[in-house]
Amino acid sequence: MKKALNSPNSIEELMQRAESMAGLNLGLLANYHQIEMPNDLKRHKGWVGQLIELELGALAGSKPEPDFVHLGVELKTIPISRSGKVLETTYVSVAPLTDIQGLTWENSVVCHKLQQVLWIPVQGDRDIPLAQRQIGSPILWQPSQEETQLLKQDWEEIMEFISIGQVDKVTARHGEVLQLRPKAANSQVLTDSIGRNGELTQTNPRGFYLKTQFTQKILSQLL
DNA sequence: CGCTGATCATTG
DNA sequence: CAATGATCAGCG
Repeated sequence: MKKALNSPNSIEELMQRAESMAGLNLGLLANYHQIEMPNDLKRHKGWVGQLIELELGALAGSKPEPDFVHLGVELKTIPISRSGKVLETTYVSVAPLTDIQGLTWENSVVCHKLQQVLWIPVQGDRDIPLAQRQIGSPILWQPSQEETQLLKQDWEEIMEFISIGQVDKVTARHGEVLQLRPKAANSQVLTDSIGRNGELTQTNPRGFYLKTQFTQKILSQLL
């Protein structure tokens, strides 16, 4: 699955496409794009996101940059329960574990990716068959000053640990709105990191995630 | 392997 | 029953 339609040329066009998806279910969309639909997401965790990308014309790629570079918009599908609760944390980006001297919040990938996010809520209750899960109304979000401050604070605190070789001391409990968690095929995967004495060592790759309560507030405020 | 898209599944 | 740590698939 990839090969996007033509990419939208403006935020207005992007939003128009996103709004026209609201109310549709995943079965219809998959059928329209002639995409095979798995029975569940156990072995297809990114399937919903990929389908939405296809529909909206996001440029599929594994680059650390926004989905719609030309528009400065990052696309995120977010699983929501029947009662409107956010069901999962939101992955933002991989955390840099080496060569981070001089790296500031303003220059970070996290900051850049979160400048403008298009949230697409999708029903995520596991008892709803994938085909019947409905897509919700899109929400275009830009962090407020307060939100930015919270994110920056967490990011700086976490990055401080990483820079002094204490990444292994950081758990998902650190941070109010942004957390650091493993991000790899499995816990055996290793990547370079800074050691206790500044030397190069190896550790399981980590990623930055938005905590559910933070995302919940974003969606609630604007719904 | 690193990064994208994320959700799973066990634990507290 | 929410949250943490672990995991799955595809691509360059």
